Amino acid sequence: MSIGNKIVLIDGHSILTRAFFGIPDLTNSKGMHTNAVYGFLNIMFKILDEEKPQNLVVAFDVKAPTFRHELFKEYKGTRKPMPNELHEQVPVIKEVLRAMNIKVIEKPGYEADDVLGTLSKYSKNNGYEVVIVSGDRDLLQLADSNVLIRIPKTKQSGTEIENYYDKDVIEKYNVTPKEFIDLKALMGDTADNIPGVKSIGEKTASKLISEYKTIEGIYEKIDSVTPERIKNALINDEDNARMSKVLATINVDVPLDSYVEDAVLSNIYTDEAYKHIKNLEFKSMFSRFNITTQEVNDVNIESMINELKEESEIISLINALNAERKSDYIGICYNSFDEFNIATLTISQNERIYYLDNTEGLSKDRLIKLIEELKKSFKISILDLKKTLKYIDFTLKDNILDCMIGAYLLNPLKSTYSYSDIARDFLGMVFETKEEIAGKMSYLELFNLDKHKYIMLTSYEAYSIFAASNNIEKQLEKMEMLNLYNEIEYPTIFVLDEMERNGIRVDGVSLKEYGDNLKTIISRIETEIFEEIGENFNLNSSKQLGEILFGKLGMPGGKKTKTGYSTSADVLEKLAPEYPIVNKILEYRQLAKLNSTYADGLSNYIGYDERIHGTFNQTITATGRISSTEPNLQNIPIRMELGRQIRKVFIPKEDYTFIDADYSQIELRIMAHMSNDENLIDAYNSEQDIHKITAAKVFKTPLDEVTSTMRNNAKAVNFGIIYGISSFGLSQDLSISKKEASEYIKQYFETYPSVKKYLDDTVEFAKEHGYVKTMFGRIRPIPELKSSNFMQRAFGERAAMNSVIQGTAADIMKIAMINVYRQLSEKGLKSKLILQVHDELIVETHNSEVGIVKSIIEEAMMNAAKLKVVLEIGIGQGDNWLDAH
DNA sequence: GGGCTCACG
DNA sequence: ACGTACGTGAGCCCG
Repeated sequence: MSIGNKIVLIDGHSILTRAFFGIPDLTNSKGMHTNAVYGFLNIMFKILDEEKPQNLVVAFDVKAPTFRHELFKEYKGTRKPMPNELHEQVPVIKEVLRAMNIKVIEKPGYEADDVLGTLSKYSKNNGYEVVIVSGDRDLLQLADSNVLIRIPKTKQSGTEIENYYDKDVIEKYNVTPKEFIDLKALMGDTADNIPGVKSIGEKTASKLISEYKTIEGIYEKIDSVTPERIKNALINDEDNARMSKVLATINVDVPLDSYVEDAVLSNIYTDEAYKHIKNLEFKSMFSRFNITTQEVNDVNIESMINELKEESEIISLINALNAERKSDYIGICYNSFDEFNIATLTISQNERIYYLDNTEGLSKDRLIKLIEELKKSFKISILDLKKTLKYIDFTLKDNILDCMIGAYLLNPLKSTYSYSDIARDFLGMVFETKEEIAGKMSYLELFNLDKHKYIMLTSYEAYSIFAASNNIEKQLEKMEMLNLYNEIEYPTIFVLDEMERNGIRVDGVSLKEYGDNLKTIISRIETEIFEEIGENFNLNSSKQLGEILFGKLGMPGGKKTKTGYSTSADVLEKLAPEYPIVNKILEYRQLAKLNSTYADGLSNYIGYDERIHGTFNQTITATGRISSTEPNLQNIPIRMELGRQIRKVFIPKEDYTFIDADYSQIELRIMAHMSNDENLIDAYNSEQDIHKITAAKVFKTPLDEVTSTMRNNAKAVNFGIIYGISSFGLSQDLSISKKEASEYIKQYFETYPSVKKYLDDTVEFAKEHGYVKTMFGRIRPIPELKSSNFMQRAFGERAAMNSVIQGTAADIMKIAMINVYRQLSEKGLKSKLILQVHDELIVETHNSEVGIVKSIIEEAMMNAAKLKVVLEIGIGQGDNWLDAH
């Protein structure tokens, strides 16, 4: 290869650091932080694409004293300590660069700047065009007509690069690149530990340099400097100014072992580099390596697909599957588009994929019958069983592996569990995602528009779950979660499916009346507010409201959020005594919320059967709780009187009634059990009112002398303990000082010493293992505990304490639900579970079954777990949700 | 689409 | 010194 005439010089640490802070945290499936490496490579690729250089060097700083330390004892160096998440990425990028055969230079005794400066000078003198890439403006002193300085700015929207030849430096800073050194030396730079001259900023420095050109020039004519103040500042700090100039000057005469001739760029897209990129999971970079999906994965999905169209082919299919079987599992992807009566079935087993649909002679029934037959010989693996249950009646006995749920149990922190996630995390394979194949199209739209792509899509899914099943099962076993899967999560799928099918009846007429009433009051309050303020604005805009309250009306309460003033309820409540108008605003807020989210919001979901069929999600929360969407039926108002009236529109169908049961303080009881704290256990076994008895013990007061304030404080501490106690949090909640809050906590722990030990042990376990575990073996990883950021770590500790308790409560509720569901169906009752709200269950109960259903619920909930304290429940009956609760 | 606010356990 | 209670979802505003 002939040596060309352009060299790119990259400031390694500077670009890596820029990338790290510019890109949100990113980890691959092995938990490696990868954002800095990702950003670095993206910037490098972009520069290489644009510049097409023949030579490339990346220079890194070395962790050793430099000549600057030798010159000045007080010099501390320029490198700030790195966060761990960044530090661990430094060797990774170096390894990737090595694999790309890119020249990396680290010169002890010098900073990367000096290496770049030296190479720049050498290359320029030998007729090369030079491009320097850095996040650091110090490098601008190297700019020249043949030396371009490029400063990338990493933003979420993409990378923008500022470009500077010498003329651009002059244009922007009014100084030449050489003078830029003197400018900086005068201004100083705390980040680089360059002292500069006190009380001289950018403006003054710039003026001085344009007049005197250099620092030496200034001191030669120091008597002519005006005003007096600046002159004195310069005289006072002369030593600092001169030292700063030396420190700020990049050394362009570093003795190097290799120069531009050793930095010739060959093919950087090597096999070895590709392995790193694959391991780092930088999918968007794969195409640079000219690698197709099948080469990535060593499997060719397309060649594995067989399309079957005839009944006779199905019979030989079953024989073939049985003859060829290698795994107990068979992966199934079934889709149905009811309104068009289309059904498709994709099966994967033993590196083969079979696609069938009902457009050419095979009926829908035939496809389902085929699945029935497969069930006899194989363990079925499905991605999202609850979705499939809408079309196929699998039962609890079928013992299906739902890969989505399995993957969730193994890491509940992921946001999605699609086939491409499963393939990546359990097979190390990278498949195109559904979004990449279909964009925003639905399955049906893709089926109609591009059937080949549709078949590929379902094939990826069927293959991924088939191939991953053994690994998922193995990992569940290793983490001791097979039992959790089989006894809790798998049955829960069926319970949630049934709750979704059942839905809950809503009185649409009453809901509309409720909403109309709200709208009348809302517009009245709105008018009153505008009249009082004397101006119309959008009350729903917190920005506009903040400007009115804190700007126009001059209320105290400075900036609190990133975007401006905080106008949240707790801020407004503090202003209410002095400014009555905020009470109206608070009332407006409350009513507007009720109207938009509940009155209008819910009515959009009422179906032709007068019922709302929401979705219950099993793979969303970090702790194992269920979540509820479209609509969220788990946050229907109850705390405020007006809001709770909404519950009256949730009604049972004809001849039915609601039975509603909820656990009493289940989380605190779980903590009593798990901590094995004698005092707390005794408290629960001897006294109904746990907050009162806690108050008596904590405040050392006889039980009958406990005031309501004392009880409230004790209650807040009890809650705080569950949330992972912190004195700040408690002080906020109770509006007391942090010191007082600490005192309460101290007293609490003296009262219940084993609770303290238990919480400490939980955090210790979490730090050691990286996760916490519930009573039933559910895990929650807590990566924040390893963070270099104090806040993050503190959060991790609170999350550790809370997750065990919240997660165990979730486990117990799931067990109770499963038992209620089983009993109702085994006894052939008409009554059905329709709702779960974390510690509350609602059964729409036939009027003839009230007695039996009550006893089923009580039995199931109270005996869901055997604890050292009683699992108490409250149970009610009524003809709407409000009355039943 | 992110930020703010607020509804629930 | 850092700047918070734990876990969720939805509607609205604004760039």
